[in-house]
Amino acid sequence: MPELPEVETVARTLAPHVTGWRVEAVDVRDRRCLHPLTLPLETLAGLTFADVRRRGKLLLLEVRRDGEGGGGGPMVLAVHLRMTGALLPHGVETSGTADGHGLAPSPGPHTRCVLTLARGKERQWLFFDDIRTFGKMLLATPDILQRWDFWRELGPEPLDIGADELARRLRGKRAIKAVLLDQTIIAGIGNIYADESLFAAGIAPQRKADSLKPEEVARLHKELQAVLQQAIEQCGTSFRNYRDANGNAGAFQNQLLVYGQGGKPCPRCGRKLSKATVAGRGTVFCRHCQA
DNA sequence: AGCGGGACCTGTGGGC
DNA sequence: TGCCCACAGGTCCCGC
Repeated sequence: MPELPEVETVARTLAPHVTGWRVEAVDVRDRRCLHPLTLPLETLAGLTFADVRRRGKLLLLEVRRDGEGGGGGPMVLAVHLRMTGALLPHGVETSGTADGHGLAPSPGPHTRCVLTLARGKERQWLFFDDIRTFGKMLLATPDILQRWDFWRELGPEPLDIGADELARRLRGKRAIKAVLLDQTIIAGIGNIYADESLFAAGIAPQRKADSLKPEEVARLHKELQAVLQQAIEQCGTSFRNYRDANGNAGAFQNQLLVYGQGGKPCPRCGRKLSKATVAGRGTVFCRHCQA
């Protein structure tokens, strides 16, 4: 379930694998992985990856034309991993086989798209694997991005905003957890880091956002940034099948205080952690420590 | 306006 | 042991 720290980790680990590599072939094996607004992925052929960035939970693979300009502005391959998506580089061939192209690795049952990448005589393959098929790829110009509601309305990065701006944005009658999960309020928070930051801040997830006192919002701001920062340092949370671009699991699951811990003792007071549905999501919290 | 619920998916795990 | 069903959750969409 890649959220901000996991997507950040993927961006950091994927960038050195693909930057400077040209797309030689595109094989969309399951069209369900394509976003409705996408340009044909085949458009990527002949283009070169320039960088990999992250915005919220979105992975942004920036693409440039080889050689001189000649029209066409920049493009980006935006990838939303949703629940189970993964971008995995495979099999760099440096020495080359008889045909000098190397052998493409076999796609798995959940491989939705394969990009063949070339750099000089080297070849590698970038797999988009996704068990649940919720993930989406969108090849877009800046114009297309602006036509995408999700992109246009995406809130600010939680690590970039100050306590005052967060306070301004956390308004409304909704439960604070629903507000944290709303990508138009702030970008990148999912179920794990919503529960963890609310526990760390001592705020009950079902509290109305409007009911938070200024000092509570300040605490939430501090703890949200701390939790995200720690999770990034631990390369994210691998609760089920999340892996970074090197195939490595994260380590933050060992530091989760409440997520997935329903029924176990609260790490602060020892009472049993409660489970409930808030904002339509499984939610774990401590009735005693979170007011 | 905001919430609940369903849809999209498939692997996992708990209960019987 | 084996089967069935609930559950996991990010986002969109519909209805109340």
